[in-house]
Amino acid sequence: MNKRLNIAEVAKAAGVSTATVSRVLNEKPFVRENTRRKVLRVIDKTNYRVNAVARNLRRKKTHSIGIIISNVLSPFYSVIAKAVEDVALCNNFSMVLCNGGDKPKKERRYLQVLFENRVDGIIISPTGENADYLKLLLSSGIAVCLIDRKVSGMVCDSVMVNNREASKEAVAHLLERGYRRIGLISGPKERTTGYLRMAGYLDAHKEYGIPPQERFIRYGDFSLESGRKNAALLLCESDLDALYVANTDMAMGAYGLLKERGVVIPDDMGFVMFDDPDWTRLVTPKLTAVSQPVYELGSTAAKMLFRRLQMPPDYVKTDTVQTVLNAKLVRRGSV
Amino acid sequence: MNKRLNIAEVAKAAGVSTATVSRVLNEKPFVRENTRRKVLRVIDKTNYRVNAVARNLRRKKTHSIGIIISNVLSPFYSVIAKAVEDVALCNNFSMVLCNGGDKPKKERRYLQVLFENRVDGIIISPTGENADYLKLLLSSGIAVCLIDRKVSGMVCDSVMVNNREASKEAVAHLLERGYRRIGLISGPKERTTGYLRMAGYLDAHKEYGIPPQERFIRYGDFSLESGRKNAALLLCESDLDALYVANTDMAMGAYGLLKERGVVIPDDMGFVMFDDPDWTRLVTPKLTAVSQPVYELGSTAAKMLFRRLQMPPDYVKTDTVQTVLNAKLVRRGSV
DNA sequence: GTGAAAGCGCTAACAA
DNA sequence: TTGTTAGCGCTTTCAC
Repeated sequence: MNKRLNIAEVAKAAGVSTATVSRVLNEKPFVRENTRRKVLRVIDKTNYRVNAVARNLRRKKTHSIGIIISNVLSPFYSVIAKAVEDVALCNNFSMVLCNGGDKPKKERRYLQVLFENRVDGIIISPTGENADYLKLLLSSGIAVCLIDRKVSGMVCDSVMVNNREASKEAVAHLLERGYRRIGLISGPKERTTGYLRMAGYLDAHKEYGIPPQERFIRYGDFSLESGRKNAALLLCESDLDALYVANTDMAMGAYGLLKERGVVIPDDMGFVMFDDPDWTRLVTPKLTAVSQPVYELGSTAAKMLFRRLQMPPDYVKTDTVQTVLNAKLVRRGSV
Repeated sequence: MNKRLNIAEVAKAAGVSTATVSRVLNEKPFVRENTRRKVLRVIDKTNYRVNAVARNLRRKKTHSIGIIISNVLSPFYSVIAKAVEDVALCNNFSMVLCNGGDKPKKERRYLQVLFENRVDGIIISPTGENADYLKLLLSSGIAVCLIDRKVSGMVCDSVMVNNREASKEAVAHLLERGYRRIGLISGPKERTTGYLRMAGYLDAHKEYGIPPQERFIRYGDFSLESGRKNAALLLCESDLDALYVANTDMAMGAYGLLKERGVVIPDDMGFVMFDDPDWTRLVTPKLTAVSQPVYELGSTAAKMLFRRLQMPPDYVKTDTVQTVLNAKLVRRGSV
């Protein structure tokens, strides 16, 4: 293994001081063009690259952010991860990706890791159960931006979607088309997305004067498996005439099950899902779905984070900002 | 913003030296149980967390790895990212995710970033065009493991799939079922996966004594858009009777186009794709596809990397190891 | 068992 | 315009 170069050796080779090399490296002014070239030549010849670890220690900034999402495997979160990374790249930041799996313990562990590594900021789609730790990070100077979900008792920047209204619109559409016994596969009530989308389901029923029935509502955990399982359970209610699923992953699970069971959409059953990944347009008929601006969700969160990171440290923090993006129903052939 | 604690303040509060705190932090022996508890109490009370940046500088190890893939949005690469992260977590490493977008320049930039940040190792699905830089990293002590694709002229650890054989099997299946004018949407010839899967297509034709025709072969760049575009082009050959697409993303693009054009599978046209993401089982009919052990591809690469990282630094490097995993054809209803 | 102190590689006063 | 030098926060000899 080659000995790794450091700034001192570059300085010696170029016949200047480390300070000068550092100035060249950081494109600081007050370096004579001549010396600059001399230094650059050595750097080029030796393939020297600054040690960012040392630099970060000295500067007390790491130029990196962490992102904690439930699962990159989900088309929803992978788009968010991509959006965040795109913005990070523009700002010359690197991104540490963490799959929290919607597990509070795993989430907490990752928060610790990110803290220890002194990331400058964190974007998180939170489980909601680590408010204390998140507050600790915030108070020790790490910027935090919540995405997709809130944490009760936390005030900080956030980007959400109009879950309740969009969900109501979806269910109202079903009701309008004459469906009356609409199964709901909801997320956990404790997550804001779980609660609000269910509330929207209820809102629509109220508007149409149809009393919702307990037996048509099931709670999953947003995972593909729970979508399958709860779809199977709902199918036991033989008078069910439509299915509304509250997120991408559960919808994929539920749809797969329906297909296996030979349920024909929309003849046997209407189908609507919250979120609209690519595959909804590949199947027949194409699926009616609530389309969220997923990429914007991610890029907006990232931009908000960077805006905050750019505020001078001694600047009196402005109020937190809560952004709400609009999701809307896309009517296709499954209703 | 709270002042951020450091080890000295913890030491003072506990009435010991920084060395002792460090020993406790790192669970080193030779600390009296009593002092240990005293220190832990302070740590707990103050929420102190080591500064990993300083630790990394001192230890000359960052406990982090980088992964460069084409695009997390692809079901293929997101599974790999997840697999790598799972293994990294087990080893208490963090993972920096980079979407190289199959662009040599972007890839190079990320390689530089990872180098500057002194990641301990890199897993990369390479474009093939930065052999020089990859060698530089290798020679400066960063472990590298290639995944899915090779780089000509580089010897290092790698995990591949039996592209040529699996591809041949897929096309042979088509031929066996009587298809004779099989369109191929290939990847770029310069990527190993592009070249080898095309070679498999040719092999199968040779085995069946059918001369392959130029007009049925098109080269995409592995992206969804290029799949669409080339499918449209191939559809101009009106006697085409089957389509074989060489990766996930192009297949999704091509399939979408076929659907839009009202092409009925398999009545109008047979369809086979290399790689087998979830959605192949959601559409009707289910798609015949070459199933790769994608998760294993990622976890194997990660394990190989960690094995290498655990080798003592003065240890004479063992030979590089090339792992080949088996992909196999899954026959479903699209042929 | 514990502490003092050197030093990882860099940046940023401050001096010249 | 350039150099000297003091740390950033930690780990790790080496002494005691």
